[in-house]
Amino acid sequence: MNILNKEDYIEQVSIDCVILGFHDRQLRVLLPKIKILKNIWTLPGGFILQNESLDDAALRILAERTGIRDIYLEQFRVFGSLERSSPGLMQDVLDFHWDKFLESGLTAEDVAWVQRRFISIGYYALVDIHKVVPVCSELDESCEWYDIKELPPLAFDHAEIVMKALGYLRLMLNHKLIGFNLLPETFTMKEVQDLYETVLDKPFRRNNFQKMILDLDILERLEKKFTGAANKAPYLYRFKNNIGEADLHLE
Amino acid sequence: MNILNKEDYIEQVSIDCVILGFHDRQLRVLLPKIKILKNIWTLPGGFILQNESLDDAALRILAERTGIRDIYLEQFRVFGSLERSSPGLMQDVLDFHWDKFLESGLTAEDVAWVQRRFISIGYYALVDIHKVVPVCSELDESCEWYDIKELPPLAFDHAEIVMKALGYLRLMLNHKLIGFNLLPETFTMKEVQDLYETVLDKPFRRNNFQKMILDLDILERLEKKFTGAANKAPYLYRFKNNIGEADLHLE
DNA sequence: GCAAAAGTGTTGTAATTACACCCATGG
DNA sequence: CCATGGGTGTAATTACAACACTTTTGC
Repeated sequence: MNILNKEDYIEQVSIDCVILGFHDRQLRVLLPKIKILKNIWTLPGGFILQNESLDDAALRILAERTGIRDIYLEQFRVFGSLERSSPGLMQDVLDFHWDKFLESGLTAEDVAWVQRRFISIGYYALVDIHKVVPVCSELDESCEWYDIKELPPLAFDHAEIVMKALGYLRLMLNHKLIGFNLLPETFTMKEVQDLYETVLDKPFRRNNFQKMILDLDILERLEKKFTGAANKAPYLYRFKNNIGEADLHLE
Repeated sequence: MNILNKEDYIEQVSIDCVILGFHDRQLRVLLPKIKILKNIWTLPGGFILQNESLDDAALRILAERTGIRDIYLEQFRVFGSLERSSPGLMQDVLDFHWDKFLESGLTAEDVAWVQRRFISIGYYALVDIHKVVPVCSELDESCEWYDIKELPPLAFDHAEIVMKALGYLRLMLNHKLIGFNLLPETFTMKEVQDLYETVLDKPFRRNNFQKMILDLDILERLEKKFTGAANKAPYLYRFKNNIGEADLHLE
């Protein structure tokens, strides 16, 4: 448990990741429940190594919890108010793991730095929820997906961070075509529409939506998908991978 | 010169401000030239006090250089790559001010922390350029406005930060009505159009632009402005101050 | 009265919305 | 052959872009 060696990290700065997936017309957030006596969940987070860029740190933190490395992620805001830290909660966490610190020869002073005021860089990640196998870290009791509309009790200002991430996703959905990162390799038009309706929280007309998306010229139509349902089989689509960034408004 | 007391600040984190003004169909950036032997300009920046929120820190830094406190400002991105720091340049700055450190009883070790890797939070501020009287700090040789299209040589990654700020302003101009922060209390429709054309770098038709802006229902028309020119006097407008945030898309 | 710049109205075109119909599929 | 959901075409509406004309101002 030498992961808490103060000198390795940039002090008083953390990264918190809002990992978003989509399933069953729900936007879901991957949230570990930390091992303390209270029922408290947190955003997957971590610190920045001295010889590591911000994006690399975020990627490392994400890979730890999701097992995948090719992830779409982006910083969206820094959280740095004075009220956001909660030394009491951090003390509870330290208390819970105290025996491990003793084993590693760490003293209370060695780990006290985690109780200081922290500035947190918010990253959001969009993943194919089916590709992810949530992984518990040593500090986690569980690590599961939660509907963004029914979040469990979150520590610090993490509920606010989730909501800001959602706001950012909403804002960007029509600028960059980031939404497709939430879908699997192949998908039906209905899945795309469900995604857009869920994120933007407004309905679209089926035919108009299809025209809108297809006119972007970013999807290629594949074979039909026979689900066994008693209705016409929908086409499958795949995101074109040979599209220039200009077309995608990826700045 | 005890402004460099390491314990007062969050280490390895800085704030850099892109202060934007508008005049004469030019977007201008307020840039201090630092007192070293080379001709190098920087963004107005500073550190975050332990008992100060990010926004408060940015406001303090801005007030120091502009003399005004009611400023529109917002963080837009964090810059944290490994290559962005430049210990050599920081050493030049320290060398130039060495006598002051000696006077204050500071040693080389006391101030060495400014040469470490820094993460910088980018803020951009939109100001009425006529209200601002640029102020030199103790470290500045000069502090003036520069056309964003003809920037002087900037230190570190500050040129990139300016360009990212411009990109953010472009993106947001149609979402939030932030552009009016760049205009004086009262203004003509032509000034608004000049601003939009300069920022977005594309022309608008006079009548269509006027309709677009007035349809937003955010401006109130005042008396005419007689400039002495041999043409019809344009109306002056003022930004309505009783508008709900929802109307302004201010989230 | 004239040039310059501002105000306003009116048309044409493109984009969006709304409605309608037909087709495939499995029971 | 029927219910269900998917594909597609077309009309109605609205928004936007383009053009034209009128008004005010100082010389």
